[in-house]
Amino acid sequence: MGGPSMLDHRTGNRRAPINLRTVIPDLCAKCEARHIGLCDSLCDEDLHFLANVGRQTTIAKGHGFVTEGDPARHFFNINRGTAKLYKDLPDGRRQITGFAGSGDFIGLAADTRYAFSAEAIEDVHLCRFDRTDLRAVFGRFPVIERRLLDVASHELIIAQEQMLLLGRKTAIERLASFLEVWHQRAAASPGQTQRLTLPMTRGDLADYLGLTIETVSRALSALRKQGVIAVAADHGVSVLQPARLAGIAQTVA
Amino acid sequence: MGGPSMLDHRTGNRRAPINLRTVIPDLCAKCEARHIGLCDSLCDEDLHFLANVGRQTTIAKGHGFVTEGDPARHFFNINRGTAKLYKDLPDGRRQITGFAGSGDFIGLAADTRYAFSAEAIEDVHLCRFDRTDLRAVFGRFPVIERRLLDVASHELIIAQEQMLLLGRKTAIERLASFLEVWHQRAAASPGQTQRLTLPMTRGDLADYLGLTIETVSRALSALRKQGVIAVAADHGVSVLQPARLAGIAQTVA
DNA sequence: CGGCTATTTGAGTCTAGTCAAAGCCTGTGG
DNA sequence: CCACAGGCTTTGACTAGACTCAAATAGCCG
Repeated sequence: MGGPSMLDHRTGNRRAPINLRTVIPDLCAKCEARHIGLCDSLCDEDLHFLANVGRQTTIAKGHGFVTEGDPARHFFNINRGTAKLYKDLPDGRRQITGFAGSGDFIGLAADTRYAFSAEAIEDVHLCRFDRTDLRAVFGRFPVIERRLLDVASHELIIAQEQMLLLGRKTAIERLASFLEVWHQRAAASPGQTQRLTLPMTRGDLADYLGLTIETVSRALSALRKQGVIAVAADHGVSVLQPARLAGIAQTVA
Repeated sequence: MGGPSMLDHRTGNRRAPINLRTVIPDLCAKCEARHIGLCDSLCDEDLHFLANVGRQTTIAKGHGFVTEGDPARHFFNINRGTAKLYKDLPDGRRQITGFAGSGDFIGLAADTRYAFSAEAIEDVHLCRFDRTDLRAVFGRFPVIERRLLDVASHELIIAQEQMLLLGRKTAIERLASFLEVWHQRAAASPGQTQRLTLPMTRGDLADYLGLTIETVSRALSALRKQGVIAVAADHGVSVLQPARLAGIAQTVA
């Protein structure tokens, strides 16, 4: 409280230019998500401008930060932690449309209002961007718009794969498909070889796969009894037979 | 046949510059899709350049024009007719991810290879664009890229709505949801008030809604017996009670 | 009219859902 | 350190909604 103030003494403006060029870019340069997701497509110079319109925030586990139907004012870029994106029916049925983790961009599925809700399932660190501001940045940095189009295209591919899963796969095929994707994602990142940490509950998994908690549990047990996976006490899952998992998942490509 | 030739007499080249500026823009200007979809975002001047990279084609009913897994070389813009977009499992199960009609843009759900297949369910007139060429156009006409991002965003919203349908709705809710969307789309376009023409078969409908042909037929009969819709001999469907249809569909917004 | 396909309807089966209970893990407080 | 409360997960028994198999019906095109 007694330390150096970030307020500009002359104007009293918390967002004076001097801060933009020194403090904020440094925040971005040292950000844990500097080289993943949206920011990876920018050079350090361009990052200044993105920082200008973004603001780092933390969302505690269990707290929502987007509500379906609300005016869509922001985009979000996750730096750390995991969030679930979902849609609800009036009677309480829920469909989780995706899980967003480090580097993922959130908010494209919106017109004037959000088409989905979002809630942190772990503590989440994210950057919040004003939609209007970000659109204004497009003109100056078309690379960002290009990147968003790529992100949207990729999300469309994922969404169509999920439609195939929800419309045509059996319970065990759905779970195997999910584990395979999660397994590949983990394999891409450095660290442990094949032990997966699933941050979501069985209930989240059920809402994602279009099943009930009980069916998810039974499918997990079935895969375990077949020796395809091992389930630890802390919910960690190890893939013992990736090839068989892929076979059960009915993966095409 | 005896009229003025489109060939340039001096060069014999069918694609001489003189033709680009006169004949092709005329094709576009008179196109049935001039004021819908992608082309609506362009002024007549800009249309010249789009025409330069596009090529009109006709796909006969029942013929495929995109195959999942093939190298993604083109985008498509439908001028007339309807196509189904789908993904298949090795054992023949199929999920239709969407129906594309006049003005709809196809091809965003692709990285280096198409993530879906497409087949005409009516005779389809479309414009085919080379992906590389179109990307080159972005630099010159950012409005096109902006438009594509909007299209992608809208498709994401639709896709998430479809996930909710496939994962959490009952058979009759799925059919009612489909009819409601189709009804609203028809209401937006001029012409008959509430009589819907469904160009797809019951099989296509089943593959779109994640059901079987029999279940789709039974759900239609149920809605008919409740007096919500009327089904004509030629597959035409009239919505008699839109409010009840929406209620059954569990529409949120 | 006759063959073909698409659709509707019926009867029985099965996968996943519902309801219920037991087990397990975590965190808290004595 | 242990007991207990609470939530999450697993497992079991039964039900229900959608699927499968089968047959009848209705359009459609030559």
